[in-house]
Amino acid sequence: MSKRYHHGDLREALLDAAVRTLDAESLDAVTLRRLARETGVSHAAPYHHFSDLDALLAGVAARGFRMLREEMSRKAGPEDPDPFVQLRAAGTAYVTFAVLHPELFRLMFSGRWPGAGQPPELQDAAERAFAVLREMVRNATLPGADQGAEAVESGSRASWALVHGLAMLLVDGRLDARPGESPVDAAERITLEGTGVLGRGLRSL
Amino acid sequence: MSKRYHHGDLREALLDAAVRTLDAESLDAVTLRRLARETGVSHAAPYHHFSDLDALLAGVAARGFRMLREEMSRKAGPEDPDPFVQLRAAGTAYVTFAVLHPELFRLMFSGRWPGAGQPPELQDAAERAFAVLREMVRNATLPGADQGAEAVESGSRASWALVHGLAMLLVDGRLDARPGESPVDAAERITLEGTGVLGRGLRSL
DNA sequence: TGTACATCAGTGAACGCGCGTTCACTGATGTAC
DNA sequence: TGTACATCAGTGAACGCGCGTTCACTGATGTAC
Repeated sequence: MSKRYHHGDLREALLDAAVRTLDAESLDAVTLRRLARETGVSHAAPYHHFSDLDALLAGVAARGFRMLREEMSRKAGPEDPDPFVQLRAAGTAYVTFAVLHPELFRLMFSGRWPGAGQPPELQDAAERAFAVLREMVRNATLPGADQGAEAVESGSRASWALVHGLAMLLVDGRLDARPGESPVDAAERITLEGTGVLGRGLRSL
Repeated sequence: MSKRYHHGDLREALLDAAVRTLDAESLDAVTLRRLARETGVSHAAPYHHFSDLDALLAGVAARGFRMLREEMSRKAGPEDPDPFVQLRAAGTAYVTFAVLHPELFRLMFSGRWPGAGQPPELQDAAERAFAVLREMVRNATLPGADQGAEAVESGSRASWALVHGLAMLLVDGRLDARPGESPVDAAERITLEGTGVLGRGLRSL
């Protein structure tokens, strides 16, 4: 933090600043010049670490997926032997993450990097996050699965879509918290209710 | 379309141009100056119809919700007596709409107008769209409902979240079409699969 | 251990850009009488 | 039916803005010998 000429780890510092800015404001507020300013560096310095703004945003999104994956793994720890309970815990972690970092969450799913154009780091981080969820769906459904991988795959996608939809609608303010209820509490309650109702379909796969 | 001084219906023409631009490009491409240009009018003219860019975007989003509502009502027409089949048809319409108008769909759920700050026209259009879905969920679940309005409300939210999540993930390119499958076909198939698996939970409400 | 030198990671000035928005204006329209 | 006039919906010039990006540069670092 002294006034050395070389920053030390500007790349990570820029990503930090970007996440901070997203949490405090919005995606529009994330500009290379501003991040440079906040990192105490000239506005041209970031170009030594990111080829352009888009590359930096991809790095931010990748970090977001890593955070999301970690949260899901952590909250759906192996304490509980019921894989269905674990799955719901992971879902809750997913939705809670979105509510805590709405702008970051939006960036991650902004469609800014369509399919093939996705940088490998981002692709990889996203894939690893989804894998957590998919694995848990597999565990939760496999025991009773008569209908093979195809049905399990559908169930997996549907589960993901359910929590993703809940997350998005919450972030959009389309689902209301109860009076006096904190956003995180609302996220947890709504996720448990939603997965409770529709989850029955999964069990009987 | 002649070179009259007064346009006639500039307001609607601007909204048309905005939707066209969203479908062809992206939200970033929607600027007041550009819409004016494409409507053949000076760049200051739009200010006689919209107080600023944000007001115009709200108008576009409202129109989007009206389109969405219409599609759902149309595709889930009353031919089929099974309310559950109707509900799935509405869900398919929802997801298909998103796939056909990804950028418009994103704008509608961009979180740009948080709760209270939502212009009345937009608020109303959105509410009317959701009402279609909610009504169908009510029809599909009420017959067997032992648990009262509370459970129905949860089911309603969860159903909405499911199709919303499917739509968002498809729009983001996170769910792949099969080789040779058109985006719309993929949307329909994935929606039917997803609502098929999780819908069982609704039936047994 | 010192020195030469390549490489790396910063600086700061400069550029062009299209945008949103404001302003004084003018031409067209509609209405009261 | 004509006329006066208020109102409405355009025009076009102008402004300031912060941005992304480029460039020649300089200071710091690391490595070969």
